[in-house]
Amino acid sequence: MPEGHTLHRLAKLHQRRYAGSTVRVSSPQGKFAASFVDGRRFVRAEAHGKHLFHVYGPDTTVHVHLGLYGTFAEFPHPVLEPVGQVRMRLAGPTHWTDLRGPTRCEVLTDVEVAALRARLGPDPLRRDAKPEVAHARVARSRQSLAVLLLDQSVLAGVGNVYRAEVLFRHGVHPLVPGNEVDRALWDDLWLDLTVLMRGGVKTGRIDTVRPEHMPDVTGRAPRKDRHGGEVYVYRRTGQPCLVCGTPVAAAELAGRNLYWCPTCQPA
DNA sequence: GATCTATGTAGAT
DNA sequence: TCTACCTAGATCG
Repeated sequence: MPEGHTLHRLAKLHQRRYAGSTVRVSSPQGKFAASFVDGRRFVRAEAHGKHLFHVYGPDTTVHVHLGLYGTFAEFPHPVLEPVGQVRMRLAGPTHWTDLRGPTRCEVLTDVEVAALRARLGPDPLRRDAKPEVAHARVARSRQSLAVLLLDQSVLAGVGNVYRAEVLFRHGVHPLVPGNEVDRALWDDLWLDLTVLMRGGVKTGRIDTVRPEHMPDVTGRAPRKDRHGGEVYVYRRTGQPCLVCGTPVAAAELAGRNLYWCPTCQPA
């Protein structure tokens, strides 16, 4: 479920729950070296793209990447017996949280954290992000914009849902080559991503449909997709476009599903 | 209950 | 380009 907004939302939550407190950290499953941080003071939590960092002190940062499956679940005290495979359990003064199924959960030194972050492009959800850095990469690439938007070294945090939706909202065909994307279009896409993703951090869902295009949801079951919100094209293959009625198209590109409206996003 | 699918990435080929 | 990772909700029967 995680695109960048999920990780920023988790970082805010963990900051509120655990920052400044001494925490108990364990790995009921045994696959994480929890003893490096157990009993230490949780200094702060932050996110960059889809990466989450729990900072405990110099050269002691827990790096988490959820991958496709990873999830955090949080509960108020009392702490219960672990059920199933729990990679990391973190318990603070009022709440505890279990991490399951992440791609990464590891303790890194400051040099390792810096190296990891050096591989990431600017993140629309971070104040320090410079969109022109991402545009410089895009503008000199012949790869499609669809591929570039998912490349975390170009920009960090966009996933398959935001990719499909931001291209739709700007009427851009997914296969436009990067070197045909001028600065004005890039800035429009970037600004829209900051708005959409900040909304995602607030609500925990991905909502991209403008009010005037919102379908009549009365009498209809709530969306079952895990992103939870209303979207224009993501996973709406064959359903009518909310703007023009054309069936939404889908194709596989570089191993990921791509969705677009052939009419609203002409080649 | 079994099967399918996925908002992701690294590493092998 | 392919596969492994290995969770959980939706869908099928």
